[in-house]
Amino acid sequence: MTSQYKASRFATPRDMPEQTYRLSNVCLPAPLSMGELETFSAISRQVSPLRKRHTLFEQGEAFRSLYIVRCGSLKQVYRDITREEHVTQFYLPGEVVGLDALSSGFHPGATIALETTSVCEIGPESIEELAHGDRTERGVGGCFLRVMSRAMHQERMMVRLFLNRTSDVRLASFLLALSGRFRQQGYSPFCFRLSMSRSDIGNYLGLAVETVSRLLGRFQHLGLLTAKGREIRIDDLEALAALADGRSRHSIWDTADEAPERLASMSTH
Amino acid sequence: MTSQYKASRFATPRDMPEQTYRLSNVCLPAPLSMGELETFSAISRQVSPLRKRHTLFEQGEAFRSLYIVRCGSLKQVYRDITREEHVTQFYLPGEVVGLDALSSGFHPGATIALETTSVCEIGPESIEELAHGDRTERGVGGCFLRVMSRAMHQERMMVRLFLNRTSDVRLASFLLALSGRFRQQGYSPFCFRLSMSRSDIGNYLGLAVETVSRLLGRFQHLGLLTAKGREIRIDDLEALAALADGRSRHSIWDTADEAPERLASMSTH
DNA sequence: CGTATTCTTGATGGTAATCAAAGCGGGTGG
DNA sequence: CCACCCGCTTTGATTACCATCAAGAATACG
Repeated sequence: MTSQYKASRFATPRDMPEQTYRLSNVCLPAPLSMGELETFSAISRQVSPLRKRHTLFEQGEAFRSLYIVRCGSLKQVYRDITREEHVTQFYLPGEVVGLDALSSGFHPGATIALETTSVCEIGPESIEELAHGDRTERGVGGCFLRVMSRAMHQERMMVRLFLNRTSDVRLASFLLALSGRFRQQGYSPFCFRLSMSRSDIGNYLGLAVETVSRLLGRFQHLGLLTAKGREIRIDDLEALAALADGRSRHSIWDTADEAPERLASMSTH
Repeated sequence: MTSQYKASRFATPRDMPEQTYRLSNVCLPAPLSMGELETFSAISRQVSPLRKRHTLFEQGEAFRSLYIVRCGSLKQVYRDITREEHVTQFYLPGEVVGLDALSSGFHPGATIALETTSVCEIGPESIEELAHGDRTERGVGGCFLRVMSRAMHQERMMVRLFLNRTSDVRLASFLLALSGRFRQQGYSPFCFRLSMSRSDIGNYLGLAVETVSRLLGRFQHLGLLTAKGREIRIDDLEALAALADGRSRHSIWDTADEAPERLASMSTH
C-alpha cells in the first residue's frame, strides 16, 4: 500500500509564509499530519471494510463516532429539501469523517464508499479523551482543535474558490488537490485513478457533467494531462498549478500551440 | 441596546427536524447561544472600541486572542496572491472572531470594523480553559467544539448555496440571514441598516456590485422589500424566504403583478 | 453478448460579468 | 451655509461563460 513514493513533506499550514495560501490546495479537506495521525490511531479501532456504494452512516443518523479513512475513499452526500443531492465532500486516506456532526449530534449527510474502503472508528470515550486530553496546546486536545480549525479554514477557502473563479480553475484546483493528496500518501502525484465519477466531480464542484468532460478534453488537448476514463496522468503540473492559481494568461482557449485560426475567427464574432 | 424585541427563540441546530436545514440560514456564522455566550463572556475582557475602518488584526498577524463582537460589525478580508481582496465573512454581535487562526497560528485575513465596534477579548489562558474546561460534553470544552463544528458545517452549506444557486437566491438568503440575526439580537427583523457597502456584499456573495444593485431594485419592484440607501425594510418575509429556499415559482422576472407585456416581448427574443 | 450506466460531443439559450456613464450622498473646506 | 469632490450606487448595453437539451460513443456489468 505504501509504495515507491516516500511521503517526504507534509504541507501543514503551520509555516504560513506571508499568507500565500494557494487556492489549489483547498479542494479537499486537509489530512492529518503524521503526528496527529498517530495520536488518533492510538485510540481508534478498525472496523470491517465497507464495500462500494455502502454507507458508513446515513443522513440524519445520530452521531456515534468519528472515523479515519484507512484506505479507499468516500463521498459525503447531502440531500436537501427538494430531494436534490449535493456531494459536499470526498474523504481520502488520513482524513477525519464526521466532525461536522459534532454540533448538532446528527450527521448532516450520508457518507458512501466510492470503492472498497476501510476506516478506523473513534468512539465517544476516545473523543472525550481527545478533546480534553492534556493541557499543552501541542497535546491531544490542541490537536483536535487544530484539526477543526483547519477544516473550517479550508471550507472557507473553498467558498472563495467557487465564488469568483471559472470552471477551469475549479477543476484544475481539484485535480491538483488530488495529486497532492496522493503524493502525501506515498503514491505518484502524476498518475492516479479517480475513484469518483464525472458526475460526482461535477456535483462537488458545481459544474455540469458535460462541463467536466469538456474541460478534461481541453486540458488534454493543451498537454496538461492525459485522461483515459478514470485514469489520470498529469503531464504538466506547473501549468496546471498556474491555471489553478489564476496565473494562466487567458483562461483556456488561447494557449496558442494549436488552433490559432479558430481563435482568430472567434475574436471577430 | 436590547430593546423592544425580545430575543424569543434561538435557532440552534440542536433540534434538527428531519434534516430540513434551510439554506436561508447559512449566509452568516451562527452566533453563540445564550448559554454559550455567558460561558465565553465570563472569561473575556472588554477592549477599547474600534472605529470604522480600523482593524482588529491584520492578515498574517500572529494569533493572540479570540474576540466576541459586543456591538457593531466587522468584515474579514482575505487578500490572495494576486492582491485581490475577498470578503470572507461578516461578524455581527455575539459571534466569535478568530477561530480560523487556531490551526496555523496566524490570522488568514484582516478583520476590519464596518462601523464603531466593541469586542471582548478572550486571551490564550482563557482559551486553554475553554478547550479543556470540564469533562462533560455539555461543559465548556464541549461548547467550544460545538461552536467550531457549527461554523464548519455552516461554511459547508455556504458552499452549497453558492454553487448551484442563482444570484437572486444568494442575495435573498443573505438578507434573510441578516434579518434573523437582528431578530436574535432583539432588534426588528424587518427594519435594519446594512453596515456594509454594496461592494462588500457583492464581494462576499460572489456577485458584481451592479448585480447586487439590480437585484435590490427587482426585489423592491416585486414588493419584497424597500431599500433606501443602506436602510432596508423587509415587506414580505415569506416571499423572500420562498425565493431563498428555491420555492419561488420562476426565479425573478415573472411575478406577474406587473409588466406582463415586457415578459411577452422577452420570451420572443 | 446485450443492456445500462457513464462519458463525450454538439447546438442553443439564459444568467450575470463587464464596460460605460450618469445620479446621489455626505463629508470637508471655503 | 453652500459648493465641491470623491466614493458609492444605480442604470443601460454588450458579451462570455456555462447549463441545458439532445444524441451518440464507450465502458462496465450481469
